[in-house]
This record gives sequence, structure tokens and C-alpha cells, in this order.
Amino acid sequence: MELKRATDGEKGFEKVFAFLRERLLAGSLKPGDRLISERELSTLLGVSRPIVREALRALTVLGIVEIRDRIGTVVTRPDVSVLNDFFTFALAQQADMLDDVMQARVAIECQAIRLACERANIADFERLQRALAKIGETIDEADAGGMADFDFHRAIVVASHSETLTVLHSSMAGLLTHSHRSRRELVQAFPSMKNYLIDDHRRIFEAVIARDPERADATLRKHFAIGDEYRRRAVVGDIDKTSASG
Amino acid sequence: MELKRATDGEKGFEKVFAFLRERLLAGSLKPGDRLISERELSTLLGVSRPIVREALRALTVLGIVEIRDRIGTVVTRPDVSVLNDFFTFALAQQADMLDDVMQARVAIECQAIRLACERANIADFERLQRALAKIGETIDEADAGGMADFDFHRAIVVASHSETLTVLHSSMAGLLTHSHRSRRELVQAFPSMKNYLIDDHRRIFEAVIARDPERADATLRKHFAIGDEYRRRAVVGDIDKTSASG
DNA sequence: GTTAGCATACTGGTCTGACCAAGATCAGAC
DNA sequence: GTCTGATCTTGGTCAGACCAGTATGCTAAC
Repeated sequence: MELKRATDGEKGFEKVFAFLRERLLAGSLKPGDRLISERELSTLLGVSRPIVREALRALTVLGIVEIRDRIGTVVTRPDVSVLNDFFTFALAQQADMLDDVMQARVAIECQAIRLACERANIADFERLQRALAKIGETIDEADAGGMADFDFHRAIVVASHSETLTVLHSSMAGLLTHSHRSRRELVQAFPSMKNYLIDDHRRIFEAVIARDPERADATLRKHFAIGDEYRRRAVVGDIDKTSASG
Repeated sequence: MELKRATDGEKGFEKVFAFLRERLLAGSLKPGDRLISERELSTLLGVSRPIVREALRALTVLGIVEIRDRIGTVVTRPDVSVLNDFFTFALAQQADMLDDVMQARVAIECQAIRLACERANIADFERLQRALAKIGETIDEADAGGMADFDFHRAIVVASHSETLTVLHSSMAGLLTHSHRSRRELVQAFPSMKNYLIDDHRRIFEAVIARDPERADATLRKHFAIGDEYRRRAVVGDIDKTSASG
């Protein structure tokens, strides 16, 4: 009986995966549940254990289950952070995409700040304020300054209380850390950038505090636009001399 | 020599996965490349073939590579369909995620339409116009209407000429189709929705034609907001009677 | 009766070696 | 030079085995 029956159209990996997907989607397997052991699963479905492991591993990278060593496999609460892995791979392979990714980041942040205006609580405000202060303190340090900048922007997204936006943002932020850093090095070349960085971020902060989505969005967009402009000038070699060598 | 050396901190699966991820992220493995065979990989990394298969399968579900039967494993261009899988699972167990993802969609589209205003070419305009016409033609059909609606919005994103935004947007398509469809069924309950759908989309189209990012963004946001409002009223049971039973 | 301690049955993590089917390749026949 | 077929290689899978910890329950000590 080598022919596959109608009831198990798939074979091997697909069979196990489909079996589990079915229960997962139907709800008979809920987060927190522990799956039967790999051995049981293999005999139950008539496949070998390595195949079962493939399926479980597949579900693991999808963030659906968690394989706990010597404990068992349990269904986890779906976590959007899986997307991080995917985007990291996906976006990494297209280096020319950096500018493109930046656009997506702008998209996420502008939406996030709108939501933040509605949803932010005291803790969010405090986090933003701390990040803002940090930006001022570290304005002359390339590394710490870049991190403070990043923290501020992340605080905005966190304040949106949207997990999806947060995950999307953080996965892109990873790719943009490089550009973030190199941008920060521009501060040396463009002393006027200090004011831009501090004032812009404060204005953004104030707009959120005022819970004014339109103003927050617009201010944030302008912030990004000015950053672009600085980078453009850096490329062109138009170094800022107005208050150079402070 | 059972002890693991310092060079391979991970063991088994992690080792293989990390090995491949490294080359994938570094770019030494590009889409189209064929990996060395599973057997070679296993001897190379000092692990068994089942383990190698686990890693390859993991990359497969992430859409990074494709295992071709009796051919080999090749690096693929990252495919968003993976995210579809994920969202399908995730939504099955966490319906509240839908709203969250919707926010991300709004983010992507609003940014996309801004870019579209700058970058759209004649072909994009034509595509938008066709989609717009289709919306008018299929206004009374739930299925075709929903698809036309979706096509229009996708055309906007495509017109942004941003690969990343397109990827993000289409990755959420799976979810959106559901909500799209159910929203479309509201058309029966809300006859006034027909005008909303047609007029709104036309206004959006016109804003893009006029290459006015601000207006396009604002119009699109209003479009989404009105859609939300209709859904809210549907939930509350506030059925539209002004021009009911047309 | 209670509890400390240990043996055992489980779990995942991994390896070995083997078989199958079919694409890829190249030698040899035409 | 082309066609054909044997062979090599590839993924797909299996069976059985060992390890290392966990969980449990049973036994022995208190």
C-alpha cells in the first residue's frame, strides 16, 4: 500500500505540519497546551521522528510553538517578533533597499505617533522625556547620541501601544542602525545639526504631550525630511560652516 | 573530543542555522545561489543530516530558501507568503491582533500614497484608474467588489515604487482580505456606503493625479476612518436606513 | 505518617547508516 | 554528432540507538 490515501494527501513533513496546523487553527490546540511527545506524534502519524522534528522546528521559527528541552513542546502565544527574523533576512539581501526601508520606517513611526497621541499614558510620557533629556546630554557623543536618538524614536512607537507597529519598527531599526550611526557622525561636520536634533525632538515630544496627532505627524515628517537634507548635503560635500569648530 | 570548541558556541540546529544566517545576511549567499548538499553541509559542520534538514526546513518556512526535491536547496528571493502563514496562525488564536495589523496597513498605505504622488508614472495612473472603474462596476458584488477595492489600494502601494512598502503591504493582504470581505458585506446593510466607497476612492485617485501628498494622505486617512465608523455602527447595530432597500 | 533519596520512565537532542526515487551527468553505442 | 542508458548525486525518509536532564513514584529512613 504505497499509494497515499485520500485522508493523508500530504506525505512526511507536510502531513505532520498539516496535522498540527489543523488543530492550531481549529483551536483544539491553544496557547499553553503541551503537545504529545515527538515519539507519540511520529507513531500516531506514521512518520519518523526526524520528520516530526522538522515540523515542530518549522512551527518554532514561526513562533507558534516552543520546544522545551526535556520538557516537551508547548503552544505559545503568537508573537509578532517572528517577523523580525523574516524581515532581517528579507531586507538584508537587498542592500539597495536601505532608502526604501527608511521610507517604511517613516511610515511606521508617523502612524505610531498618531496612535501615541491617543493612547500614550504617563509612563510613556516619562519615557519620552527621559529619552529627550538623554539626547541633549549626549549630543556630542556619536555612539551614545545615536542610541539616545534611537531610544526616543522607539519610545514613540512603544507609546502607540501597537505590538505590530513596534515589531515592524524594531526589525527595520536593526537594519538602520548603521545609517543611524553614520548620520550621527555628521553632527561633527554640521554643528547646526545639534540644534536641529534637540529642537526637533522637543517639538515632537510637545506635540505628543498636546495629544495633537496632525501636528505630531507633521513635525515628525519634517524631522525626517531635515535629516534627509543633511545627509544630502553631506554627500554633496556642502559642509556646514556657520558655527563650525564650536 | 566531545567538548564543543570555542568557535562553535551553538550546537546542532543552532550551529547550522547560524552558519547559514551568517552567509545570508553577509550576502555571500544571494538569491538564486544553490547551497551545498545536505550531506556536505552535515560533514562540514559536524552535525547529522537530520539536523541540517531542520535548519533548512526552518529557512524554508521563513521563505529564505527553497528545497527542491532531488535538485538541491536554493536561496530564494524572500517571499511574503510566509507572513501569510504566520498571520493565519496568529489570528486564529488572537483575533485582537487584527486591529493592530490594520494600523500597520494604514501606516504603510499612507506613506505609500505620499511616495506615489511623487513617483507614480502613467502606467500607475492607468492602473489606478482601471481599479477605480472596477470598484464602480462591482459595487453590488461582495466578492468582486472586495477584490476591486483591494486592487485599488494595492495599486497605490505599487505606485509608490517602494519594494519594502509593497512587501509589507502584501504581507498583510491575507488578513485584509478577510476584513475586506466582511466589510464589503456591509454594503448591503449600508446603502449609503456605496457612495462612500466610490466617491472616496475617486477623491483619493484625484489627489494622486494632482500629485498632492498632503491631500492624498489626508483623504486616505479619512477614507479609513469612515470605514472604521461604518464597522463600528455595524457592530452597534445602527443599520443605515436613509436609502435602504434601494 | 511523613519525608528524604534514589531508581526509573519519560522528554527532547542528536547521531549513524541505510534505502528509495528521480534529476544530472557522462560514457559508450549508433 | 546525437541518442541512450548506467551511474552519481540529491532530497525524502526511516529505524534504531545513545545521551542528558526532568518528573515521578517508590522505597527506605526518620
